[in-house]
Amino acid sequence: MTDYLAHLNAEQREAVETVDGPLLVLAGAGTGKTRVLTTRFAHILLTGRAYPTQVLAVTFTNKAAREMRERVSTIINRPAQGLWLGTFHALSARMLRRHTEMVGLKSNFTILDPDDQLRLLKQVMESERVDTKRWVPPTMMAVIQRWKDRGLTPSRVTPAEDTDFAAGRARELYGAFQARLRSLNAADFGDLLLYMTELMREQPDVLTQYHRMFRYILVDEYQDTNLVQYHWLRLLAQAQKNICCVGDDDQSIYSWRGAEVENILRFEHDFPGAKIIRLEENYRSTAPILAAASGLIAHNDGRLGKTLRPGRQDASGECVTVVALWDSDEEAHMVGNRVERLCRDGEPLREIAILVRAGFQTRAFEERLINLGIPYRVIGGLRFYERQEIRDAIAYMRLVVQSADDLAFERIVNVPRRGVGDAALRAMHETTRADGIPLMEAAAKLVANASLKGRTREQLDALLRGFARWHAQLETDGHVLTVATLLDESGYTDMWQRDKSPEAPGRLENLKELVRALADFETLSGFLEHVSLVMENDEMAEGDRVSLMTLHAAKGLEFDTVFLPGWEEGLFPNQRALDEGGVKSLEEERRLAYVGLTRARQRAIVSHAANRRIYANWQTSIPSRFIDELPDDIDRTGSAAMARDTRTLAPATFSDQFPLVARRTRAIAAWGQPARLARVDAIPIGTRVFHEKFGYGTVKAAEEGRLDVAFDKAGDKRVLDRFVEKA
DNA sequence: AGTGGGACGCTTTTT
DNA sequence: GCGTCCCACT
Repeated sequence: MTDYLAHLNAEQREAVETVDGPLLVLAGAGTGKTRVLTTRFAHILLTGRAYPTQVLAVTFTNKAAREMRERVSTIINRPAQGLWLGTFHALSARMLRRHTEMVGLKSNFTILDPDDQLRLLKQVMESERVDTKRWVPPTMMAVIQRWKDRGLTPSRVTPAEDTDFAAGRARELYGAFQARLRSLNAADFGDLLLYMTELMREQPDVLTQYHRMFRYILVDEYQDTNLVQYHWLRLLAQAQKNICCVGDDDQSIYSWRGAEVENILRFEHDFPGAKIIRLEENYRSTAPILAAASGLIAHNDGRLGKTLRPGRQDASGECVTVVALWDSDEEAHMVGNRVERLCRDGEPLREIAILVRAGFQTRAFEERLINLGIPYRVIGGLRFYERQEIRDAIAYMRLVVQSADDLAFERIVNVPRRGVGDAALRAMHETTRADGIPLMEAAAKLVANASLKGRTREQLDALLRGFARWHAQLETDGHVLTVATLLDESGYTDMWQRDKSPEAPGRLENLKELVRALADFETLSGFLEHVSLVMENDEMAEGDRVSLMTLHAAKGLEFDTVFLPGWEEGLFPNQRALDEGGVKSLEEERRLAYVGLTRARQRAIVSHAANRRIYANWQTSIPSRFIDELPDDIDRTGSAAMARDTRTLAPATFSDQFPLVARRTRAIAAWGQPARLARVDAIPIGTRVFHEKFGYGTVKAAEEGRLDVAFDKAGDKRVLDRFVEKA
């Protein structure tokens, strides 16, 4: 029978077959948690316990949701359609659309992205006469978000919860912000969960409706849930109690954005008699990597206690390596060289990852990889839907669907330039306030009564007529053609065509891609909903490239080879985290290190540098305490060599001797790179060169490894000589 | 209305 | 060291 159960181990199988009643699966890294979840889902369907629409499956990311959908449909051998499978936010939005009037919204409400959200809050703060210099909107936003994470509506925030932010007016501002969101018929991400949870709490019949709907609930990455998500789940599960949560307390790395590991402990309390199954057999990494990871995480207190056992047949393998370097440049060299060697030995680049603590660290490696001609991708940079041109285009679309979208109007009213400046905008806002009409109508009024003059008036008039036209066209020609027309007629594509900057062609290409993506949706509103909920990160796709990303972004991924640079006190564990959260944060940093190590299948290379350039100046640091915490069977040959080197060459205290450090750095760099120095002289003035970022240009001056180049497209720039090649 | 220069500040981030 | 933001200049 049931051959989908055949390739599970005993624990996994138990987790799949324990279908009724509350179940908590504590799944260590690489122990097959996704397999358990998907097989369990399929098992519920195949044994006829529920129809596909009666299972609620929740993930944190769209990617995880997509993977789960694919794997479930593979097992049940048909397309998995009509499932309630998605992220907390997507599922909540879908539910909320059915009850909008109960929370004071219309069914076509807009979901704001973080950018609009912040702009709106800033406006609210300004109109409430808060000094936004002294009290910066992002901080206020964070306060509000933490409240929303905890399921606190403005009326539920008690005076005791108020912070001293904005002179004790934070609650009041939160209330004003929520009111403003409602008046714009908009919700932010936090609201999707907050409103839905509030509804289920306050409206028993709504809750009952969902109790009848969902027989089984599955939750992925349970350690990442925040309080409002926890309440959301508990409300939905309290009737049938068939809830299965899968998580790993050792991989909880998102407490700073409201996740509460305590939810795992609370689970047993709230669902008495809950069964707990531990998955400890790791099929991903070699024994030495597991030993290193386990040894490290053992330094954390208050764990639920899991020990990873090697489950692989070929579990013996290379030691985890620790390499000590003089400075960050040397570290980048070391990583680059090793990547090159691995590549020569036939390791695919897609199986190599460089995982850093903070985004700014990627740059050094990027430069090195460019220099070596090794293809790479940075994961988690700007996402497609966060790009300026895409956001502008989306603002236009939002206005075609809903002309009352003031935030969208503000964004594009002067993009491209239409002579609408501060004065004109202020006039519109006044009319908006006085007449209680949206900005677009206010603009129409000011055009009609000739309050606006000259070219501004003409161009604005053209824009408004445009919107009327496109709105009508949507009915007749469909959304794809309408958007294409809109982008042309509004002058938007033209704006980029006339733009001479090197990014412009890429932006036009992105716009084309956007129009292409539209075709995958039946309606424009459907597309817009998708866009706001699925800020897709498609850099993961295609190409044999080295991956560069933060440790946070690496969770859930795995690679043969993992480089873990920058293990220094202050950087990792991060000083700011330590300052803010003390021991709790230290433990979270340690879990981050654990996540990093457990991404590796075959080999992990940890490194640290004695000197690092952070922003403008050099900083000296000592190796991370996490290195000391690794168990003994680690290859530290690099460290020993470095210790000797440091003793003989470094000054007793080099923190305040920048010149000396700098000289030494150059010496090492030169020693490691003789070919590079030779090339400095090989680029005379007048040479045609090519630069990865700026394209072709002519050298105008050269000194000390730097070139002044007049680029054809990017203009005059000063660049490092090693980033150009002769054209 | 649009631009250019100086001040600032800088961990992680999904939806 | 670099990008962002705001203000002052044109």
